[in-house]
Amino acid sequence: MGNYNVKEEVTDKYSLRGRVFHKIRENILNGTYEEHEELKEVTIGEELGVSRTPVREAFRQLELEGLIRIIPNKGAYVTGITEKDVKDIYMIRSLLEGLCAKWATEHITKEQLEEMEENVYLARFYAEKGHMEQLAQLDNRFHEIMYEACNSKMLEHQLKDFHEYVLRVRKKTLATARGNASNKEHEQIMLAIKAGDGERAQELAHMHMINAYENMVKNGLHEIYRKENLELEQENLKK
Amino acid sequence: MGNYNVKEEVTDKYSLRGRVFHKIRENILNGTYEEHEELKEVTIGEELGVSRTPVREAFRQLELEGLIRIIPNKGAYVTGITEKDVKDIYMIRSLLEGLCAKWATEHITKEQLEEMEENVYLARFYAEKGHMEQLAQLDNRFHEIMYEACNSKMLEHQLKDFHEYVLRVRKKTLATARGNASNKEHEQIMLAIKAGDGERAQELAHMHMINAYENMVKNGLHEIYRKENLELEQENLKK
DNA sequence: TCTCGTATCATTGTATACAATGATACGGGT
DNA sequence: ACCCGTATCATTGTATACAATGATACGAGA
Repeated sequence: MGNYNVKEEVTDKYSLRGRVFHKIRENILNGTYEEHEELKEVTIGEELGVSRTPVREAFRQLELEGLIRIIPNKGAYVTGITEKDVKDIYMIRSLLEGLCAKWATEHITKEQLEEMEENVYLARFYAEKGHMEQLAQLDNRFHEIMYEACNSKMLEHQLKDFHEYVLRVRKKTLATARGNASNKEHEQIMLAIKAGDGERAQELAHMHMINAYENMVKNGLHEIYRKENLELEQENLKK
Repeated sequence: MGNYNVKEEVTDKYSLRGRVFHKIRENILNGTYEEHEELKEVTIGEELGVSRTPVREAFRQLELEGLIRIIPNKGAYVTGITEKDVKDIYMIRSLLEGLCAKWATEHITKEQLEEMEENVYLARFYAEKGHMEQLAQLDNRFHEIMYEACNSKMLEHQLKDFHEYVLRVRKKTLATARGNASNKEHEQIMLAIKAGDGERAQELAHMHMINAYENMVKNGLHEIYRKENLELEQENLKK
């Protein structure tokens, strides 16, 4: 049975610095800290029970990851992802996930392939039951397996970044649940990898991303952003 | 839509934190700090005339960029780029530069196109004269123009990172000077963009990267790494 | 001589003190 | 009332002090 809660880099997790960084990061990704919110060093430090120093170091990293924006001498703000960012990321990802699938075909281990198969079948089960939360988690894990299987630290790192980055946006539209369709595409990709057909895996993974994006658009990506922009404008007007 | 602040790079460069970060980064990229060298916070701080705090913050960022590796409670080490990393980066870049060229075709401004044309013609001049240093600089600039022209902060950021990252390796093989051939490919890309043929620009930019990589291989990439590995082994034996 | 435990030291990790900066509120001049 | 300079405060930027950690050297015991 695959353990889907496996976390990366254990050593880092247990150092204080790592803990602070990951905690803030998590809070941004899961929406605890909202977009455009100002993050204050002391406040965050108190929340996590540390001084400003580790918080500042975490901020610097988060800035580089694009999760916050630091304006010198002023403050740190959770970045918003614009509608265009979302589109760009999906277009970039569509290419890289394709490449990743191709490389994974060449390098995947027996264990990884098994986890992939298991993932697909479990996901089908959850889809039937309508357990969307688990389904979403399996969806994420499927991609991670592929990232790990591609045998390229460089590509893996890039894709993990992008993946986590868009999780924030996906949350907004998740309710619309393309879960089942998505899983069927996963299955096709898995089968192509299993059959050793790299070209096909590449094409399928590519289209998987395109479809995911189109689905987001169809399910009101524009509207979500239009609403947000309105709220933002009103906030700015108040000032 | 575009809520990007143009100033960010500049202000960052002139703040102390930014200065420290960029200086260390530069020293890694230009080889002042060699691969696998241990960087000590106090030493670097003294070199730059600052305390450990800004240096540490810079270290955290550099780690995320993949330029150094930090082992907790132990030290920071300049990362080596393996032969495989080089290959992976070029494969990834070949896709993204293609995408970039396509987008640039759609969004390039008159000024940017003019600079591109100028770049190509100047490069031809320098190539004839054999001024390799200027030629290399123009080469870099050509790509930067394209990154800026693609109208995607996301893609621009990714490509600039990769580009700088491989500069370190390119230095090692630069003497072999593919300068002229490279410039001819630039010209073709520029013409495709000018003609508004995005598909062709994409394909040309894609091949441009593949060719650049193949050229590196042909000109002894393997040998360079074999030599380095030998040196490294000897060093390890001494310990 | 060799091994192993301990003392010592260099270095990183964290907290805090102080300086610089930017935002805000207040008050005098018009 | 309005403008504008200044005082004040909150917050970030930097330096330093102290704690924790890991590497090294040394010496006692076998």
